[in-house]
Amino acid sequence: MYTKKITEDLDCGIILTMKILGGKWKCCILDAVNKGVTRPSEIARYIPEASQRVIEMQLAELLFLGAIEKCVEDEHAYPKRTEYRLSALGESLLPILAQIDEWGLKHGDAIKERISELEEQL
Amino acid sequence: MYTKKITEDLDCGIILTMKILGGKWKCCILDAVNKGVTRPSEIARYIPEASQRVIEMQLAELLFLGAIEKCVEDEHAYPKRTEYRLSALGESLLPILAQIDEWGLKHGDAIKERISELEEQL
DNA sequence: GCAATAACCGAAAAAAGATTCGGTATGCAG
DNA sequence: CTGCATACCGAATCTTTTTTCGGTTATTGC
Repeated sequence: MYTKKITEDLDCGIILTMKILGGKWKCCILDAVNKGVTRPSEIARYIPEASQRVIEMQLAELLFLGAIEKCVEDEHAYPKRTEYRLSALGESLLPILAQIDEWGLKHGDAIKERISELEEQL
Repeated sequence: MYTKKITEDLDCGIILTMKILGGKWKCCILDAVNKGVTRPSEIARYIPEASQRVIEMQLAELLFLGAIEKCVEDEHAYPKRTEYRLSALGESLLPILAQIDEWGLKHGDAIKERISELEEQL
């Protein structure tokens, strides 16, 4: 985890929420955990575009911020089994997540079009 | 505007939505425009923590992605008057924005607490 | 013992994103 | 003409975030 050099206005609700949802993969990780993909290695396979390291780091951040909880099922099991599950705070984010996903699926084509326009100019 | 070197999965709704909402100040800018703070210089004063340059750049991105529209009221007015307003696409983001803001205001204290814990360790 | 899997972590490097600074151009008020 | 306000833009710089890589520890199956 790191600390920002530049201070931000923490009285704005949007900025605060973005502390939790802002990371590149945090939304996806929360989504995965919600869908039952709860173990770090599973999440990494579920989101292959993200490096394993960033998943570890963002899990740590989500844990630190209280959005997820860590539950080591069997301390002495075969491959060490760590599971993360949503905390109450994390669950309260689900409606936002659902809305974000829904919006993206509904309006994504327009966005994709614009992005591909950009890439043509290379 | 820039182009990512690394390709991303554009079939995930969350990632697509984050293309629009992901920037550090994009949510705040959309919020400002929605609240009637429509001119670049006004927005810059409204969000003094952000540099003027990044506001210009993110306005350009929001414009490019179709979330806002540019309307130069008087081409030959005293200080050049440019106004941005939400497009239909931008307006469709408002419920998400409202929810994000609401969540932050409601649960922000817990987050702020954690963040200040971090800062104490300096 | 040795390979495999899982969970992590540290640190360097790369990439992305934001800031600073200086510049252009316009129009007006004095 | 000068000073000021607006809207922009380019480029260097700096910060933040992500990736890459190489570790550690622990347990199981062979």
